[in-house]
Amino acid sequence: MQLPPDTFFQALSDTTRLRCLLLLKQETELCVCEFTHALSLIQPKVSRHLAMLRESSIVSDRRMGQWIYYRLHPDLPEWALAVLTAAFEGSADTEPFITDRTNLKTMPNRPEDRCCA
Amino acid sequence: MQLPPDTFFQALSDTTRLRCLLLLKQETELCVCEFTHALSLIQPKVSRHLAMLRESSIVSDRRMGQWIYYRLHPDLPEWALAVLTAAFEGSADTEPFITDRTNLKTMPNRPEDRCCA
DNA sequence: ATTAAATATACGTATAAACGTATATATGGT
DNA sequence: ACCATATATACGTTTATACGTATATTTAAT
Repeated sequence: MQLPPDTFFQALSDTTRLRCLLLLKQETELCVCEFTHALSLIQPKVSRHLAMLRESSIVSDRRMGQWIYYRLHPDLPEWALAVLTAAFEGSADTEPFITDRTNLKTMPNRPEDRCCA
Repeated sequence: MQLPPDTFFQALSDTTRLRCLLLLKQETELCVCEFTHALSLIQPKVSRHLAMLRESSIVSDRRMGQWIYYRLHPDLPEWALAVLTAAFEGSADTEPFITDRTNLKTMPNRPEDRCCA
């Protein structure tokens, strides 16, 4: 995959998108309602940011029934993954990232929990 | 140093700033006229972008006579350096970064060449 | 067929970035 | 004191981002 560096960094420059990507770094796959709950943001906001990440091929999506699951794009270049790893190191133990992960862990009725994988 | 991740990524999201930072990754210290020459951009544009990097403590500057030298901020956190390393890997062999380095190498009358270190 | 849930998009607006040109400031040399 | 060079900043304008609210689309259940 060819991913222009400044496109990638532009994507990471927004807090909402960065929070989504760092969650994906841990969770491999999440649906919109999980992001919405974890970040405590309204759905259209999350959806729009995920759409931007999708349009620049930073994430991929797949439909599973009514849910649409996002994950880091499988063809993401090595250097981009390295950037995410570094970003994770630099922010995992600060807010709002700590709370995001807590919110996700304690989310009731997560879709994976009630349907097949 | 405390550097908010999205501040840092916002800085990298502009091509001009990314080009400057990747040059600094190799050259340790450069003055404005060297950036201007390497990137083939007008001086106020380069100067403004360097000012932004300075204001977010991503670079530090020092005056040496009429020249002002910029370098990566000495207190830049590990994770930020790791991001720059990854960015370098992802783009060093693509344009405009190749040409930037060539331009710098072939620049006539580089300040370091004609004054003391 | 209707309804509800999950998600996406459209629209208008507000805010922020980036730009070129012009000008100010600082240093060094004459 | 004056001029040239290097750099920084100000100003007005254009363009891009991000936002909330409202609405459309898709799927699943009854």
